[in-house]
Amino acid sequence: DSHKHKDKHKDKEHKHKEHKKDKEKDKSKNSNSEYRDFSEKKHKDKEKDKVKHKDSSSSEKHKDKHKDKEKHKEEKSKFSSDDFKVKKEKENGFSSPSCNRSENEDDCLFSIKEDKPLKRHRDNDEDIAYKPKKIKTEDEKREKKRKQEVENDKSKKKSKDKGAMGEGKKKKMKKEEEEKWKWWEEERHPEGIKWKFLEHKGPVFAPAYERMPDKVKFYYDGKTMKLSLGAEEVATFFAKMLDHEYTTKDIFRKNFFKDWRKEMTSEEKSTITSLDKCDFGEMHQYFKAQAEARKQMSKEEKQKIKEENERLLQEYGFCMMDNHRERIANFKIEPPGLFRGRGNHPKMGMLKRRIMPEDIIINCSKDSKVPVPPPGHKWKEVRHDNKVTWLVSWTENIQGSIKYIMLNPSSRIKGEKDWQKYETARRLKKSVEKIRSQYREDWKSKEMKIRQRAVALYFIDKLALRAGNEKEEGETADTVGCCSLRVEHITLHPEIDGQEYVVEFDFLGKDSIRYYNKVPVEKRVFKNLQLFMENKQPEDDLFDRLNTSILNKHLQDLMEGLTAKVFRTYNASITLQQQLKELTSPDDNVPAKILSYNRANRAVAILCNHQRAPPKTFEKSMQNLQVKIDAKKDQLVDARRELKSAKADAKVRRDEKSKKTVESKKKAVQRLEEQLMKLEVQATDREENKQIALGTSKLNYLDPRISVAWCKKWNIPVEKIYNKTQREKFAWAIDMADEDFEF
DNA sequence: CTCTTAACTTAGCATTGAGGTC
DNA sequence: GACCTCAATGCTAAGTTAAGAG
Repeated sequence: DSHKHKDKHKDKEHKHKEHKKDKEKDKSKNSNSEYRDFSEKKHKDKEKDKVKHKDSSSSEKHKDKHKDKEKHKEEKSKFSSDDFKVKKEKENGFSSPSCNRSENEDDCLFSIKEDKPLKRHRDNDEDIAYKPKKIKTEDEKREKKRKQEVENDKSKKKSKDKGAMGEGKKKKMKKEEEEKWKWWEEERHPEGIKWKFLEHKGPVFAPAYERMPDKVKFYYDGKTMKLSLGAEEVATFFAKMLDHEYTTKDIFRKNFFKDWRKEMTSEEKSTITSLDKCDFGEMHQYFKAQAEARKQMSKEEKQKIKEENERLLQEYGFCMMDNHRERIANFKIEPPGLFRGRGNHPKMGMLKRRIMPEDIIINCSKDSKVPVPPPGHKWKEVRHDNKVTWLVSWTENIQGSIKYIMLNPSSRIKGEKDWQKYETARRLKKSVEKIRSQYREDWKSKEMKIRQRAVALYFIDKLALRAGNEKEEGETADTVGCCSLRVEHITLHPEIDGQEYVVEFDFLGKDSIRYYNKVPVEKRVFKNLQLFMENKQPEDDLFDRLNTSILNKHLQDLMEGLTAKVFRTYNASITLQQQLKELTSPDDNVPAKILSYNRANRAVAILCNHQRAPPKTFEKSMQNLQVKIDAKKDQLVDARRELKSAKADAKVRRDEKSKKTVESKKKAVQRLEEQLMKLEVQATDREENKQIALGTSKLNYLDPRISVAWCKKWNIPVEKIYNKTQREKFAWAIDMADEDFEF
């Protein structure tokens, strides 16, 4: 019975894909419905449920499905929890405005043409002062801002920096200054110029392939076979991955085998014709043993390796940019291996080839010491382009895209950009209301294009969706963002669960992470969506007259520097600020306040759909924590009892010593209570965080000055919020934000 | 306008190693 | 001192955006 279901399931899916194919370039896609673990499961369950409804049966499998379904529901509600939405809507100013304009307006016919470019006035008086060139104005604005801030700071700085500094001291100061250079207090480069001087040592290449010992055999069709150097290297890539599920996937195996054969000698090629007959078992074991041996290394050996790494870092991990030694982010070239795309990627398993000096383009100053290629090699090119920030680039062979070596987030060049990003988001804050009322107006436009644009923008604003560029079919996993949503990704519910006009989203977004959400929308949006979906197939674009380019051009007209992603930054940051205000209780102790911070952070992560697979050891670590809590509770009970008896004792004895005992017992109880509290808070935090990743929003979406201000206001050490790396990245914010900072 | 490409940001997972526990 | 755990870090894929060619 269950077998039949599976078949049906497959069949259905197959059809679904087939259908798609008609429209798109014929691509022989496998009906294998493997999304990555986390998203995949739920997705599958949904499909299963559908099947289940069709013909019910009581097999064991079905019971499981049922369970899964319940779980699924739970998860759903977690991500679209009313609690959260209410809050979010408040802070975003989405207090569901009444839309009682005549309904009929909506349904009027559209003129198919007449591109009347909706002229928008620059509403921001500050903006008027901007020059037309967008980047420039952005820079100027910041320039202005910085100068102002420097001005404000001057008195403070003067005495430190310049004021009482004798010639003798200068050298010492310079060195110290070097350690923590405050680039944010300095003049910026003119527009478009990224640096004036750049010198570095070039990349570190992946170590050359080392042959396996002869005793480690590879077998083909049961017979041992000595592979040639090239073929062996590629074989080891596969052998190392044998534990991974994806080495069982058809696409992966097919791609790998195809690329592997390219590396074989003609002899090998004629012998090895089927991957299924390959036995990498011994190789696999060998690498496992190697890994184990590495773990078992003595302290000295480990120390040696560490020192070697440090040497490498010191030599290649830094560059000189404009008189400052700056950390490079990724100075090591990606080693060869098998490509593993995320989600159901058509290219998984392909060989990522080794990058050679001849592939490398070096970028540095003309007047710098140009890095020297490894002996016997030369660079592909050396250029001197100070309009870009990268030091090294090469073209990767899977997608043919360019990869770069750039600077660490703590560098001036990255920091300035980051700061600028938040300043743009803050400018959006000033004009967001106007923009919102504009797109609400546009819902009624007689032009389809404008309506689509307005609805899409509403989603981007309200749900923090990504822009959604179109992607080349068959080159990447099938994922979408706002503009590339297809009809099959949303379901309209005129009424559901007591709510009207609900849109149910279900699609795979960036990194094939599933986005699932049920959102009540305004009636006008709902009606528009119905209209957009009319006469369309599930695999058709929802916004067929829109793409990211059109959308971003429009946004550019609304505000200098405005693009789709600014909404994500803005909504994330404003949500954090708002939630922090709401959740922080002045009387709480430090751990409780940090829990509040994490909850605010969490609200943002939910908004931005930053998920993670629950850690493999989650259940266990949760249990461990519970054990600790229970133990602490027992201790507390004991301590209280002891305190009580000590008190009784003191009452009788009335001497100093017993009084002291009471005091110390009291202290012990207090300490235990505090410890217990801390543990419980930790447990709550961890539980709530099971499948939510806070890091991404913290690092990329939340204006660090909000967090810094919060820390200062409540006297929380920033170290509790930002670890060392994060503090380096956000040094500018930690230095400049005071407790009154308002995003 | 469409298509392509370069440059840069954002993303989650795997590995590592510091610091705690046994 | 061995072992364990989880946060930090490393890695690199997958997005966004602007610009330029056709």
